[in-house]
Amino acid sequence: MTTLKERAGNSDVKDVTTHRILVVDDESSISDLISTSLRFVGFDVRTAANGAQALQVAEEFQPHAIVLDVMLPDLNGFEVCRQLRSEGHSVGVLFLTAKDGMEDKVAGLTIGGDDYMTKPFSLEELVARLRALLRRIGVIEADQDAEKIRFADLELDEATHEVRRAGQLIDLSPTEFLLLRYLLINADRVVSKAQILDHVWQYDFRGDAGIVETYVSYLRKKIDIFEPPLIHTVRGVGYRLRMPPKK
Amino acid sequence: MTTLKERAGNSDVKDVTTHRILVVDDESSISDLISTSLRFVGFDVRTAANGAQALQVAEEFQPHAIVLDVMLPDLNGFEVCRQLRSEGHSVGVLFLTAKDGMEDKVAGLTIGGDDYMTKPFSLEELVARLRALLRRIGVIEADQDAEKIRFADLELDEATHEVRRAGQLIDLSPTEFLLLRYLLINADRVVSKAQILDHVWQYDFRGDAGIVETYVSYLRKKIDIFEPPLIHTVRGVGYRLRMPPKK
DNA sequence: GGTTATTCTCAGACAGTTCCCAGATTAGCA
DNA sequence: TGCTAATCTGGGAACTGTCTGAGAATAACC
Repeated sequence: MTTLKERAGNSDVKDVTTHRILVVDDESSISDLISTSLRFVGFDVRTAANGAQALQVAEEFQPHAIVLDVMLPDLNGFEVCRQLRSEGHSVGVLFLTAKDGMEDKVAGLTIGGDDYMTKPFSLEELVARLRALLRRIGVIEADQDAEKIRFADLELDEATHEVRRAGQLIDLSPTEFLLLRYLLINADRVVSKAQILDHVWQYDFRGDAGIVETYVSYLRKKIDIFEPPLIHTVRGVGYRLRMPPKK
Repeated sequence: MTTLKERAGNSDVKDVTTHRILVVDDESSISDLISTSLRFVGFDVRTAANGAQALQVAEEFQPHAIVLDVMLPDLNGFEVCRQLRSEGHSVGVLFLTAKDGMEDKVAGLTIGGDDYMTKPFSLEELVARLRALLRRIGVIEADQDAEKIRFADLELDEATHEVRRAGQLIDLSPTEFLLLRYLLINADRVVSKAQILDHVWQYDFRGDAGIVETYVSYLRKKIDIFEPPLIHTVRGVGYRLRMPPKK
């Protein structure tokens, strides 16, 4: 993946406290990918490669939340979660599950504030879900407005999945929603097509960057039919969300 | 314990005092499940794995209510209850019983403000019954309106199990009722099929998430034959109860 | 014990979505 | 002004998620 130089984003300016996240996955490529991403957005991250290690690290690291693969070499993820809970840790868990039939064994995964995602996922989605989780379990203060990202007269609501421009509701497909969120989080900065591909698309996507152009086009047709246009092309570099400069 | 503010609750805004609940069950998977759920909705929870321990913890924890398995390795649940009462604790008890024919006996023994449920149960149901119990024994203020959940012209009454839309009584099956309550409690937020499954269905349900679609369909045919439709699908994410946006 | 309500699975229909392609358009530059 | 490379966008095929009806299995009720 490309080098990510991403700041946490305008929505989390007051996010002074660093939150501790434990990432548990036996494939190091996956846990590296995840932990790199989470560190970039400002979390304090530790990793573990199996269940036993996870319990041990959790004990001394006292994470606020755990990103936990259900398929581990020793214990399975549920067992890890259960043991943590019975020791009284009130930690939020974001389960990762392979998309191989195990996904319908999803029942029992989301008690409390927990959540789950199927692999492969998009990194942007992971970060968003993790933040939502921290909010649900009360680690991040959850006022209505914290779940909204705004830029100019554009507004994206994480909780309701609503997007509005100039107050008007706009219907977006899931990928369009992710793309717009990524642009919003990086408002005013140029993001390359490669970056977009790495964050918005599933990490195993092996297609062409041309898909990004297609989706930017879709997005413009939905949100830039309004004036002024906000999505700008920076030729040879990427895209940028910005207000047109006053002359 | 961490302070978990209840996310859902238009119905429980004034729930400032944290209520103490003791959960007694010898299967740790069950007591973990229950205590996680109860903590999440804002209760202060302790657990015990047998009768003796229950009495001991009750002594110092002074719970407002006890979720008590009748089948314990040492004393049975009723004995525990009797001893507590004879020591002057005015605690409410929600008995849990396996579905083995003994249920009628339990029903007969359940007196006063107490209640009982058969395993396996739905977590949503457990929380609702526990709240009702606390209300009956006077721990939660019990005014009529507190037991009603409203959204738009929809009204669900916890006490009578009645559901009305535009004043008109609607007949729902038990599962439909639970589903609608869950949607109402989370009004305006998107809830995923996995979340619904975990909260509305019995905790041992191992079926496919498709069942949720079926029940949403049933529910729509009963409450969304009225205008405007309130149950909305958020493709790829879940469902959401909301007023249609005015254009 | 038989009837009725309810739960749950399954599969076909449908619509929304993803992705790729290719031709049109545009910006930058000689 | 004309050339080239980058970008835009319409078309379309394959795929995915959701809805719904039908029916079998199960539970509740009289």
